[in-house]
Amino acid sequence: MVEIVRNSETDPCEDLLDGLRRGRPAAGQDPVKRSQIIDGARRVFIEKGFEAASMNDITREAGVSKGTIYVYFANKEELFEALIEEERGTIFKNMYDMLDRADDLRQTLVKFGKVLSMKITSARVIQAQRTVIGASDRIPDMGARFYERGPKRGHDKVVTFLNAAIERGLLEIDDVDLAAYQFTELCLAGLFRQCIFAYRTKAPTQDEIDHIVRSGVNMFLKAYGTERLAEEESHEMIAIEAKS
Amino acid sequence: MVEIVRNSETDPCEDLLDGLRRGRPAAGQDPVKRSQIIDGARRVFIEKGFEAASMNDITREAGVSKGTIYVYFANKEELFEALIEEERGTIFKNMYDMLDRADDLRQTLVKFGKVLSMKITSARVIQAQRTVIGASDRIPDMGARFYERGPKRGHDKVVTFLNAAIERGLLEIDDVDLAAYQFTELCLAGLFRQCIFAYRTKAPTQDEIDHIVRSGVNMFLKAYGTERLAEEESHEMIAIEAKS
Amino acid sequence: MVEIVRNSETDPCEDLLDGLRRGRPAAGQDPVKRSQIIDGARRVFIEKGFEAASMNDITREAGVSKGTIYVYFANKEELFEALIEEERGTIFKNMYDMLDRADDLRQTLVKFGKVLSMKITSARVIQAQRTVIGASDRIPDMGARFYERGPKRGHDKVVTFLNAAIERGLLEIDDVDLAAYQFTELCLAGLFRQCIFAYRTKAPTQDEIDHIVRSGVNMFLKAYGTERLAEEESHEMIAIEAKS
Amino acid sequence: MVEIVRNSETDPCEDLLDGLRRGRPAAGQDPVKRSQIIDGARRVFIEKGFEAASMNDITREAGVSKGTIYVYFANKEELFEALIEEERGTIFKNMYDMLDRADDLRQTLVKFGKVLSMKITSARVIQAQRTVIGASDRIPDMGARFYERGPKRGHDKVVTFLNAAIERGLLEIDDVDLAAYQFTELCLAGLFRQCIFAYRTKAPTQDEIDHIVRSGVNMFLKAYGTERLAEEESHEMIAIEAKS
DNA sequence: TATGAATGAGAATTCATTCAT
DNA sequence: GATGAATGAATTCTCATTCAT
Repeated sequence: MVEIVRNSETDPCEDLLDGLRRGRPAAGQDPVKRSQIIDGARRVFIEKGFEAASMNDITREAGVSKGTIYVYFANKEELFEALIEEERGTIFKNMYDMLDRADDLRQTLVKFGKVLSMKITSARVIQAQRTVIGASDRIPDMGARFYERGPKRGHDKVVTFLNAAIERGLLEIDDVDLAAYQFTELCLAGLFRQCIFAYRTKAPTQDEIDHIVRSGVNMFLKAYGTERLAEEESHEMIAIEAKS
Repeated sequence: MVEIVRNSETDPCEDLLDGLRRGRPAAGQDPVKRSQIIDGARRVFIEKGFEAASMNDITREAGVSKGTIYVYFANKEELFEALIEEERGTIFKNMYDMLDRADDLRQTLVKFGKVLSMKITSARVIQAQRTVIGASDRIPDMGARFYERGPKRGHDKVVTFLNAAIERGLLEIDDVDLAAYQFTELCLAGLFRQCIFAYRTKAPTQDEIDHIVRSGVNMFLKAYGTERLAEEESHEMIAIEAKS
Repeated sequence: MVEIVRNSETDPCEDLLDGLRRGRPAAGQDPVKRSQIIDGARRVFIEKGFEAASMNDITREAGVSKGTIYVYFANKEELFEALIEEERGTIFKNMYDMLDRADDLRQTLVKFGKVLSMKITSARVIQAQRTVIGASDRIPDMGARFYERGPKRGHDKVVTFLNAAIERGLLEIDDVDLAAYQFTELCLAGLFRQCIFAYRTKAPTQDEIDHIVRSGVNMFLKAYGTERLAEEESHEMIAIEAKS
Repeated sequence: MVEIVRNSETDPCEDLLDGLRRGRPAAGQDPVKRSQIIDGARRVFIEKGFEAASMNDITREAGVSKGTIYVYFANKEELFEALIEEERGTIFKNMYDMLDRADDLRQTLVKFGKVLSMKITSARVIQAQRTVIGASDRIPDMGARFYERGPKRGHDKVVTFLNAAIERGLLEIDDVDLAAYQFTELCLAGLFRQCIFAYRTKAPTQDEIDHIVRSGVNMFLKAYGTERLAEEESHEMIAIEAKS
């Protein structure tokens, strides 16, 4: 609005103004500020849920002004969606790495099952899932998008993994897709619904998870394991025994 | 309280007394009106979730005045809780009847599994569960109460059923509690989370459920079934073949 | 609506109906019920003030139905006015009797002053006055009417009394009207405002009132008493001394 | 706090810094807006009383939005209390200044009595007192607080003043506290209750007050004045006569 | 005539969003 | 570009009054 022509050499305000101007990203483009907002939003949304979280709370928590938030996110819903997107990324990041190594089948399943079960039932992730579920009435497709890009992708990786094991002759599975679901469910047996309904107020212990996953993997392999698997496992047993 | 036996044909006081007795139900006591309110509330809460549902919406949907709602329910939360309580009753009513009949084990498991899976994943029940989960931030213990009086009780019945089968020598189970969870999860394999996150927008088909439950029961029996079970099943097979 | 033809000789409902019908006053005419309503209203209005008192409270307290109240009183305000009218009657009833007896002047003033002071500062009367004052924004003229028919009438009686004393040569007063006010104020010195603003939460004690009234009467007689009064008083002193 | 002396003619940073320094006052900190709200509130509360005044009315009258009011005052009660506090300050400000000058006693009492009587019975102050009294049912201690910080403090100043006069040998008073109340009441004789009950709809005239106060002071001095006072007053009379 | 369930306008308060600074 | 004070629509809940029974 006001065009100020100044001689930058002599202007005593130079430094100050420069600092403000230099390298300032375009509106809504500064990734640091964006993170700052999302971090504040996370704390508030996760604690209070979508509706009960107020933009003022987020403002305070994020340490930015309300106006700024509205530069980065069109409204509360968009902010929430962005947060969930990020959260999803964090949750499922690395969760399936284990499946890439072609290790001993049983052990891989157990290890992966534990990671999966622990992540999905961790306080933070449960809270996030609850918030997504609660908000999906308001923001249609939000839950679907979350599932598709999170659990669904994971599921696909499990399918791939199982197919590889089938290829190796270790498993014999009629409906691989279903088997993948079965495996996941067995690893979470009793836990997911208890956590999501807040019947359990604390995440399951390591021991609980160990017990559940081990039992689930047994069941799974009893159902789908081949002769070959049995042999391999006995070899390994021997190997392990030999080691000890 | 007072049982009055009257010959309604001849009693000229009939109308007067009748008026006093039947009359209008006491404030907040008319079950018809109560139902009317709850029905309206159900439609609104289920559609919008707890927070987004406004008492005005419910007023409109229920066709009663705002004041009347507040005669029947102290506030929005109590109305919601009453609705959820009712819903829970409806959902889990009769769901476990199948387990009371000591029928052929595999068939019972299959039948029960189908009912369970169908109920839990029906559009209405999923919506209700979503609403409960979403409201738990606001109304602590609401989710826990729902789980405890619903799924938890059902789980206990499954445990009892499995114990009976163990008694009969049909199953051999190390951790019955876990096994009960496993069974339930297998019947819902892949379905529950897909539904609750609205990834699936429609309830699974009968065929899908059949396939999943059958596969789950197979897995379960492969893991926990005894020799004796196998024998019994083959007898039954023969019986069934004889029939056809 | 329904015309019921009955043979009153043989009708077993006769007594019951008769009891209901016999001597029933016209709508809104039964003085007993009216009292019952006003009594309930008094308790509620005095305790909560005009606005905070709800018709439901009054209904409960009075033990009559809401409809009935509206038969006797057109609305909340009218009920309140009727109550105040009655209350006023009770408060000022007999308060000025003392002034009718032509007794010893000083003693009469002291006795009357005590009664006046005690009544006006009693918890109930203060509460009533507060309620009237608070409601006068809502109901114009209500306070004026209360004052006119209560304190004002009392004031007139004091004026009459003082005039009689002047006649008897006991007082010499320039402005009798003002003197009457002065007397009243002196008897309440410091009390009225303290009570009405709830700075004092309890009514003054008998001793306090004695002290204040005695001091006020002294002041009053020093200002307006004649030689003749002094003589009469000394006579009386002698009489009293003789008695003892 | 920090006094910055700058030559605004030449400083190119002027606009920027100015904007930062003056800027907009912090939320709920702008005294102008606060006054605006209180002024609107005063009009509404005084006219309608606490309960009958709606926040919407105040919003309209003050010309600010509802939200803004709630930034400055937590709720209706706090707004009302702030208003009363301010009003109290205004009312009693300077009222007792007269007592600080050690002037001729009778004249000082008359002058002070007039100011007191005029203030307390002015339309605005009566309205304020009525509002406080009416609200005390809702906000306990509000009336007490008003009395304590207003009339009570004034009373204390009168006591101090009387004690000084006693010291000077001009008055002889048994119970100074009571005497102070008596003096105040005499100055308001007949007025306060008439005004507070709205029996009088207009404030008393100057002449009325003159008459009442003069009479009251006479009475007071007849009761408590010493020989010495009489002498001084006659001296003064002479002085005054000499002047004329 | 008496009843009290039902009504619905209106209360206080909150909070996502805007826009002047 | 950033700020945060101001906005006012929308929320939950109350209660004087009505009117079918």
